[in-house]
Amino acid sequence: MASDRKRQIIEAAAQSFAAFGYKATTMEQIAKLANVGKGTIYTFFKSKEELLDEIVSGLIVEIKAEAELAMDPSLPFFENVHRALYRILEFRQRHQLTAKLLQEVRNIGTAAVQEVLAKLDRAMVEFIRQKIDAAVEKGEIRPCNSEITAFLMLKTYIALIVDWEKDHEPLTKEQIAELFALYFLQGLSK
Amino acid sequence: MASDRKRQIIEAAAQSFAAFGYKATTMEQIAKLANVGKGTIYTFFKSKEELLDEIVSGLIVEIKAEAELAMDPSLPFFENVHRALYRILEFRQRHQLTAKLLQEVRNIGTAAVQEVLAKLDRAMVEFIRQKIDAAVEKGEIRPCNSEITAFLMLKTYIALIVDWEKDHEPLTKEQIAELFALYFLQGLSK
DNA sequence: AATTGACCATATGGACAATTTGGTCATTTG
DNA sequence: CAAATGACCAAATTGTCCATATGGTCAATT
Repeated sequence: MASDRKRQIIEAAAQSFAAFGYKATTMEQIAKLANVGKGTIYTFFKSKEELLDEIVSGLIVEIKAEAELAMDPSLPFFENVHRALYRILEFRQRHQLTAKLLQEVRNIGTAAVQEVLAKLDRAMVEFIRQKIDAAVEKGEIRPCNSEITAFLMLKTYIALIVDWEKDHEPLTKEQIAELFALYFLQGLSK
Repeated sequence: MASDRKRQIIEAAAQSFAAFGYKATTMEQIAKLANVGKGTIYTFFKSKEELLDEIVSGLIVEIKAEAELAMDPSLPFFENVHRALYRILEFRQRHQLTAKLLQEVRNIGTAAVQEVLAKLDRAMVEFIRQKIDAAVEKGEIRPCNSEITAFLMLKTYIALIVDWEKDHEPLTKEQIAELFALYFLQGLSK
């Protein structure tokens, strides 16, 4: 089946990207791992970049699903956004593929990887933005520029989880939730 | 006079670092520009790194002074912090030396420059932290972890001024002040 | 005592060859 | 005949010298 071969290729590529990074993975490696000829890859993907892009698109869906799962409709908006953001950042750092891609950008700054991670971040901002819009609609929070707010929320979580650890002891999940509430909640809630 | 020679060297080095970057500047260049022998530099500075470090230390003093100047004791705390942070970020981006060093870190990631810019950021956080502590003392704002708060404020300004422009139209100074007030002020004020 | 530039070990960069790699396509295969 | 393939190619990357440049030292000089 054709779509089965495509899945094999995506699986093999994702596995190799996660283990060796994007640049260090060759199309021949992927072909071998997927048990297909190298040419076959190019019947499904225009280029190596497009293959990476499709993998990351799948990752975005996966992360959104994880974030959605972390939320609970019966809880207040801010608790849910906290859970979603924390889960997203957790995924970003712990998942082999994203962790490797982040490392690759830091260490060698591969352009294609930079692009794809920027896309991932934009998707996360958009995800949060929709939650904010819904909450505004429901009157749970004060109206605001939802895109800037979502953008700042993600930046804040990256700062608290990734950047803060460079010079200090890591903050616990609870501390982060408190800080998030202190700044954003009390700044937004009616 | 000895301190005069030292000043000459610092001046020459700062000028050359700003024009060509840290890595692309040679000690011989600096010596020529300062009208001293290369050996003389090493009677004042242990190494090229230490020379850079001392220049940046001076820069920190200069930026703090600028930030202080931007503030006005008769204005409310948050307006002053906004002015200080905005001025700091403005300096960081417009001043030749800092701009060149930031570019160098982005493009080639020179380790010594990375260190020195991290030190600059830490100094700015510390500067803001003291302002926050003073405001807490005076009862102008609610007590909080001043270091984390200062850290997040700086990160927020960098996000709004530097990162936001990568994908969007720049925000005006007034818009940034409003956003800052929306999140931080209303989250902190009694 | 302060200053200096010749000097040294090492790092850097350029030139060139060898190898690797992303991508193509004529051929094969089921 | 449509899908799959791997030999093949141009371009990029890597490896290897070697010449040069550079950070730092120190004996000679001022």
